[in-house]
Amino acid sequence: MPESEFDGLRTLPPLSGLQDGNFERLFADATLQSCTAQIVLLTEGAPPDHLFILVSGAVELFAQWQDRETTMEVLRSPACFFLAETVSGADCLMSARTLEPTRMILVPVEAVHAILAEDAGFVRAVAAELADRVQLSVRATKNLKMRTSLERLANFILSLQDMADGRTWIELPTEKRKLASQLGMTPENLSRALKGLQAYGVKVDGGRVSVSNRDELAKFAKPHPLIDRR
Amino acid sequence: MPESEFDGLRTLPPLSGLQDGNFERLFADATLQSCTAQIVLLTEGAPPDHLFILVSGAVELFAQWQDRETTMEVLRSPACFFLAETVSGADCLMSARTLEPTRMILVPVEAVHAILAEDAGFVRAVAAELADRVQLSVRATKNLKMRTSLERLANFILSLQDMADGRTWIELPTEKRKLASQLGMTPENLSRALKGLQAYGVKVDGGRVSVSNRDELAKFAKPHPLIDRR
DNA sequence: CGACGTGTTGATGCTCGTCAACCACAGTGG
DNA sequence: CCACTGTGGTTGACGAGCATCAACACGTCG
Repeated sequence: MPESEFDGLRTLPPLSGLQDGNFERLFADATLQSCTAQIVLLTEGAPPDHLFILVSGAVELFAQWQDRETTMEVLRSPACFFLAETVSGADCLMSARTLEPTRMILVPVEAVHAILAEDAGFVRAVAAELADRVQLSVRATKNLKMRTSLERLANFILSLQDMADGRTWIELPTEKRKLASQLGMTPENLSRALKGLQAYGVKVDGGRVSVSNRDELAKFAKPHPLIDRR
Repeated sequence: MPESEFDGLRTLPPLSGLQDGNFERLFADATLQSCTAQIVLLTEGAPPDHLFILVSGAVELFAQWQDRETTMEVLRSPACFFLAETVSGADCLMSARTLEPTRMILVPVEAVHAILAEDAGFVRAVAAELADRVQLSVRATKNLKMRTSLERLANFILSLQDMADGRTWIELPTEKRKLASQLGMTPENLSRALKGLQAYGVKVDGGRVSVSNRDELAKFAKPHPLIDRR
């Protein structure tokens, strides 16, 4: 496996804590996998056999119960996932599928455990990453329990705009039906909600949105640093 | 601080990883605090100055946004909380208040950091605990997004019954209004939902419930190992 | 006792999901 | 080139799920 291509991953949170040559050791046992879109990588209910590291592309984490399905998260490179399950060895609570052609590195859980047993810096970085994920989950729960779907959408668009430094038209990160599921609503409801936000200066054109007056939208959305990512 | 009284805490997940005399070192800087019910221990928005370890009693973690408030979790001793915030140093995303007369140990975050820097076993135990919390959060989110409030209540009662080994009448762990908020519904809706579950053999008497026929209730609730704690 | 907090019940309406129809668009194959 | 088909998005009609508001019952406590 060529080293150079993955040097960018050295700064990715849990890997950034790796000492000495452990980055190379971890990757020695890993395999690089390329996938087309719509490939299910793992189905919930089994313990993970790999830690996944997204090198390019995008992956959806989703869950099912009865005949219902919900998008839990959409990840874009660089990112790693199933870290908590890798650490605990517990069954995965979510399934994963690619949304685009995607390349990723699969590190066998045994290899991760071996390094965890020796490399205190790595353990610390893993703990920090997990602490971060706990707090992201708390934010998500607050978002779900204290806001209506219109409020969630409005805040989502605001956070999109924050990451779009200055551009007026912002591409939605996924298809609308995934976005709806992420936000905890149906596609039909998202469609209507986007219309509803026109009253606050939100314009929609296909898969792109624009905010004509941020303050006006924020006055409705009331974003909060303890719910929405800064 | 008398050692003997807290020996039971040696097996509490994050503390169980402490090596040698670090249990004593951690507690050397700690203070024991006793509170009556309804005391706010910490308000969301500030970084935590202590790691909290519940020795007796019960604590509610809750969050606020605008004029809305929601119960995120109810903890009973023994338990520790604000671990993720202690590790990351980030602002607390939740407030905490006592629900009963409660005793707890407050460990200054600096003391925790000092031990984290030296004791690899502790770091590993913290990472394991945080991994566990990540997965609990995922379960909670699945519960919220894929189930109706009636289904959440039914599954909650089933899990109560699982912990009640054999007793027919089970005490609800909190007042109904807290329970409602925990489950993401209003008190009024909980009241009606409890009536609705009578059709599946659930009886209610004040703060106690009983399940006359587990299978009948389970047939409606459809509990699932990847959502409800086993 | 009166005051207060919790729980319940009823009336009402909003939020949102469901179902169906329809449109736009891309890909396919005759 | 043009039907044919499938997919994602939108719209409308409808109803389930749920919150809100008000009233009241019941217990606890000053």
